[in-house]
Amino acid sequence: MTRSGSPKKSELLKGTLDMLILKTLTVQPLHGYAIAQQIEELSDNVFTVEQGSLYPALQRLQKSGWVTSRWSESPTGRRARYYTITASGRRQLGQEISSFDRVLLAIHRVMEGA
Amino acid sequence: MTRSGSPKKSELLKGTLDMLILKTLTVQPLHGYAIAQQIEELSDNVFTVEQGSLYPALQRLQKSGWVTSRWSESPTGRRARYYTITASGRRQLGQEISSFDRVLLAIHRVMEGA
DNA sequence: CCCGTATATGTAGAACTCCTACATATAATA
DNA sequence: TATTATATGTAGGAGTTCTACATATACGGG
Repeated sequence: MTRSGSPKKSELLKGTLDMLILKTLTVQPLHGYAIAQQIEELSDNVFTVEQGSLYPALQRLQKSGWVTSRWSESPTGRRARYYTITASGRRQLGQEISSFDRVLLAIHRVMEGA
Repeated sequence: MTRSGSPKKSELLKGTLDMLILKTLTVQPLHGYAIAQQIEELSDNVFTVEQGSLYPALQRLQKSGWVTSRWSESPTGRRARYYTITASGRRQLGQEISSFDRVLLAIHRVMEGA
């Protein structure tokens, strides 16, 4: 995850990071660093999830009760905080997806001059 | 455009307002109030373009050289500032659309777990 | 063995966009 | 006459993201 010299990636669409994190956690519990990797890889490296965005986001999600966390050990043997999505988090994810789709459709209509 | 009593509309996707305004202006020059109406109507009232978002955005766009403005008279006979998109603004719009599409595709890939 | 890179978490502060709320003014309508 | 719609604008706060920094360990190459 060294930043230096890597080509400039596009910014996250503001407001979508929480949705991407929650979605990533629906598959399995993951620690923060792995979540970031997942999102970067799945997005084909369009996104970079910066630490300064990631950890505050995870704190936000936990504070809202959408994820829980526990210290554990990563596959590489280092300490890592694993996050698990809650039932409430899954509901929230569903709502965020609906809202996102709705907004996307609206943007599309404006952009098509429909 | 009275806010009181109207049903809650969803927020704009942060960062997309400039694109929507520029797109609206590709058809014809419009004054701010009309731009807001256009976006609201075209979006099927999904969006509300607040004055506190609209006018700073227009100032931003003008400062960047993507629109120009002149005082004129609206169809209702009131003074209004008409905005015209510039060649530079059209190029910017093209770039914003490309970037938006790229980000959207990336989000889609993450959400599909592709 | 040492050094750089990857792994891993976190904070501080600035930038940016958006929202709420306010202020002002005129034309049209009830 | 009073309210609503039209029309522009500012001030201040909220929220998310980014840059930059701080810390620490594991691993691989030289």
